[in-house]
Amino acid sequence: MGANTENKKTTLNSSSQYWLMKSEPDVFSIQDLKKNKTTLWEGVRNYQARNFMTKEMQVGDLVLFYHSNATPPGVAGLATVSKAAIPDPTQFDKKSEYFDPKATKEKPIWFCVEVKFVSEFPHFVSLEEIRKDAKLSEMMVIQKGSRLSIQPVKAKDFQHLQKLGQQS
DNA sequence: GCCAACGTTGGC
DNA sequence: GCCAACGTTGGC
Repeated sequence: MGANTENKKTTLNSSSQYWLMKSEPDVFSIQDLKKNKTTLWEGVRNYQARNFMTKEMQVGDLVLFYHSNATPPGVAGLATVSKAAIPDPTQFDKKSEYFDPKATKEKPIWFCVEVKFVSEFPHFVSLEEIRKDAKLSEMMVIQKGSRLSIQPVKAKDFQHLQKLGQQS
């Protein structure tokens, strides 16, 4: 046998990934995204979520748009990552609730991707429905105490959930 | 409105 | 570096 030079990281980096992103519909809903076409995903102030945006998200990745703090909570539609991470402008804005006095333009702390509307599900997939579906039992969003606002989603889970959402 | 789970802060 | 106190998230 010749040299074994296979590097699994390379394949991982080049393949597109799937995400779940939470938004409170009272603040910004899938209908708002539909109207605006795109939005900067501002206000993420959690390092793990930030690192997903800066290190792993790629333009073209598909996103489950999740309504949190809603009645009921659940996945309302699909979006896609349309621009790679840039410094989150709200960290520099003293009037913003997301202002961070430790951040400077030279050394920004927080980043945001741009997200583009893809579709609103004809069938809203509620958290309860996700919980009851054995096929989706590994999804992070139903794990106890999982509060992360940006979560990776497995391809098989994404595809199954998309199928549920597209039923009319 | 309650509260469990989690993340961050800051004293030591 | 530990960990108690505090703040936030988000389902219910």
